[in-house]
Amino acid sequence: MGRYAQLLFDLPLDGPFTYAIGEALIDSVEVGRRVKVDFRNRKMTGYVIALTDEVTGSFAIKEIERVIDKEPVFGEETISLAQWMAQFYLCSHGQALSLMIPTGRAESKIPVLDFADEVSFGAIEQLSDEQEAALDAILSHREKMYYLYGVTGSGKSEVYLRAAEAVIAEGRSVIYLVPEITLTHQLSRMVSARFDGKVAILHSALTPSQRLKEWKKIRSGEARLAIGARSAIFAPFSDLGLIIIDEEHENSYKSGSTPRYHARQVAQHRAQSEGAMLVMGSATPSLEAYRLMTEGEQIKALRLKHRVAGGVLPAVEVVDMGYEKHLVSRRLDQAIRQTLGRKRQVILFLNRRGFSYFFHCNSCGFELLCPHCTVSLTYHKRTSSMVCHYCGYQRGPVTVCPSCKSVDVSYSGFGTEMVEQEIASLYPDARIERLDTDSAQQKGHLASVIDDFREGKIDILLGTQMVAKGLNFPLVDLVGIINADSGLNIPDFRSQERTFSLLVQVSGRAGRYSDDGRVIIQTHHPENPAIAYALDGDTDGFYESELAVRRETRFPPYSRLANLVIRGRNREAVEEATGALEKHLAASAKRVGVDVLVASECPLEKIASNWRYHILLSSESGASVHRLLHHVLSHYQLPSSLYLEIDLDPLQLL
DNA sequence: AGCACGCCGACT
DNA sequence: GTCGGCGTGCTC
Repeated sequence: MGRYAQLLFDLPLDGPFTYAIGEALIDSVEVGRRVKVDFRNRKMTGYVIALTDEVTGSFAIKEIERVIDKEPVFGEETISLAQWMAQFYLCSHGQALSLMIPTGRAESKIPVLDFADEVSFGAIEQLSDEQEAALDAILSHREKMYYLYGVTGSGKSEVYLRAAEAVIAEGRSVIYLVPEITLTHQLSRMVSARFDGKVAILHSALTPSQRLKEWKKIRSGEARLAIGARSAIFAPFSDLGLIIIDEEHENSYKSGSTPRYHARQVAQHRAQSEGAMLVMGSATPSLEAYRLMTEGEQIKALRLKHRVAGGVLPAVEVVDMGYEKHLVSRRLDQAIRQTLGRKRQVILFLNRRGFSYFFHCNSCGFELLCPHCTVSLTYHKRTSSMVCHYCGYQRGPVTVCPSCKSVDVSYSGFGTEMVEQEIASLYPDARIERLDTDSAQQKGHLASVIDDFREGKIDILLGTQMVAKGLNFPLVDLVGIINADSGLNIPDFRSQERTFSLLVQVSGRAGRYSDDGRVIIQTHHPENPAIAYALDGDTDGFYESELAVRRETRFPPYSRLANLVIRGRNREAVEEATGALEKHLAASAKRVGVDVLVASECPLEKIASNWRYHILLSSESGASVHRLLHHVLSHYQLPSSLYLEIDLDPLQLL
């Protein structure tokens, strides 16, 4: 055995490809190591997934040029997990495998995170009765999946950590998934302190070689707990006992590029096949999880209704902006002044970054679109230019309508940058900072703003989603949501769910350690269910009403969707291929119980000069969707100038 | 995916 | 007459 190696590549090709092992490398090529080879005149990294003595077929076999790893970086379990992913998400085996393997090479000497000057987290927290009950339930191992469904501040993390300690004490390992932003600070410090050297931290800012080093700690068994964002679900433990998914509803658990996997689905698969427990949690579960908790036996719900620090939930108020003239309503203005007067802090939340206005002609209705995408250009004050957020196209601002030459033009909409300017003039004595993906570009800015805010050196923190997620600031009494409607205009069956979740999550930032928490939601649609239920703090009420809508309209979680996006430079070719693919799908769809809901241009029909069409499939059974897709894709070959992307259980349909 | 090969329009 | 556009096919 072993004169030939079967290799996979990070390419959308099914493979595997056979390469010969020269005399000199016969001892160093083995399953799980990466090698360098010539593949169609290109130097490529190949993953060795098998060794053979024979070759079948007739092609000119090339030799492996070099071996990258001194020891294997993946094993048989990873190969079969990738196999499962490839068939589940309809990507190649090599693409799936390459996700699971770090790209690093040289050994890194730089420590991953330096906690040398950290204060100790020695103080043992007393668990509340609710936390105690939840922990007992989890440690009873009676169920395979648990869900900590509890308000912000109810102490979910402490329960996760205790459960992790218990599982590690039994000699098994733990994966702890968190949404990207939280990771950097509080939690990873606490976890490192508590689990000492047995932790691997898979941080987005790691260099490839640092990542490889952490990976090796996991494979060798030196690390017993791996904490990280989405891709940490692939942590190669051989004795996995527990997977924790914090903030389960977060969209960042789903990958935005092929293969578009969801860490929760991969977690369910791993937990099942490796006999591990799965513990998830959130104050606002995804509707998928909520349904499984309430309608079936699949997930055991563990409720946490009280805040551990004792603070009561904040008082939530809604302001109807239909009666207001300014960006900041009279009520919010008054609340900000009161809060600042008491030397407490304010968070202002806005769902749109930049100083973004959209150009609009009042004479002919002309809107300024990107020439490469069907998207409005937004005005950025700092660069004094009109920018496309999809492809980066830029042009100078306009003062005259390019279409009818009218000077009766205006810009509408607003972003964080503009609100910042307004706030600064309203509260000249307040110390104000802005936090969004633009301002977080500068390295260290994010961390320093967060630290300064926590220490009370900033009075008003203004930001986008970033400020809504998992950050705890003890001195915040007031949260103001500048425009709760921004997510509601998006034509998407999840817009209610997203808006509700966001409002509840942002509200949770107020008054975590006091009884004076106050939340003010500014909206033009106070009667909208997402806003009305958030106002009442009636989470179950929202879920029940939204589930009823989904059941009625047969949308997830009462159906499974697949979105196929066909794209290419030539519009006619894309349109024609979409029609042909639809015909193939429709031919078998009925028989297996799948509906073709849509086959048309995408809502954003052109991005970066690529025309985009999509076909949306729906079925009550996920297995049917799979069966149909596998069948049709093996019988229909798309013209090779076009590209097909498959999104299973899509989160958005743009 | 990437890249080479192959067939039709405007250019020194 | 060529340079180069992108549609097509293949990769051990």
